[in-house]
Amino acid sequence: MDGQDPPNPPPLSPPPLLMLPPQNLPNYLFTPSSSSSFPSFSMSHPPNLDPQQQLFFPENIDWVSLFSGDNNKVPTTMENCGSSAMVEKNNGADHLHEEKEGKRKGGGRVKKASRPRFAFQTRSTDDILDDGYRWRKYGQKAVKNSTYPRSYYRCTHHTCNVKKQVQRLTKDTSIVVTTYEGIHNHPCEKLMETLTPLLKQMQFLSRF
DNA sequence: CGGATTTGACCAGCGC
DNA sequence: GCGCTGGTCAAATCCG
Repeated sequence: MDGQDPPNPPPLSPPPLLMLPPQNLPNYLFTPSSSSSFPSFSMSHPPNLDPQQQLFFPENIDWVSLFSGDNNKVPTTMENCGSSAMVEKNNGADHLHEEKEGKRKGGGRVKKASRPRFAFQTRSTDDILDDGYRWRKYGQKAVKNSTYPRSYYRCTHHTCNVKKQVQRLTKDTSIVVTTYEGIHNHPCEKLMETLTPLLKQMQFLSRF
């Protein structure tokens, strides 16, 4: 999705949403892209990634357009695998607020609050994409016209309301579709495990 | 024993 | 209004 200039000049300071992709998918490398006229991230596979977990994602994806544009769906094309990733976008204005929806016994479909939501496909024998966060499964449902059930997960962090859905494609059983809904309001545990010793070392060295 | 998963029930949105 | 479908709850069960 790069190379599409927005009609209006970009804001001077990038919105905090720009940090969303690295927080949501810490196991993948995000690098700032200067090819666009506004801030965006490129995504690539880290060398230590399980080769079974090949990510179906554009080489360059414009996260700003995904989460702040006017279109509800931003189709993106894969260059290498000939497939496509459909990224769904909602307005993320209230993503840090708890949803004060009425809790009823047995749940039920609730009028959707506008939350950031995006989906992508991975080719994996494993249904669960290790994104660095901890998830608790709260439901599984058979979906119409799909051989495989859809699983529902919630982030286990007590203040976090992020959810994700995982479903294997009927047409290509090697592909798993993961849909994230919401934005984590806490750091990634695995990311912090990695960064904490580095930060301590930097603090130690900075004293000299 | 506590946390995670499973699974049937419940409920609301949507199309007809 | 009714039935279908998807999303969630929560009790039961599993597991480390």
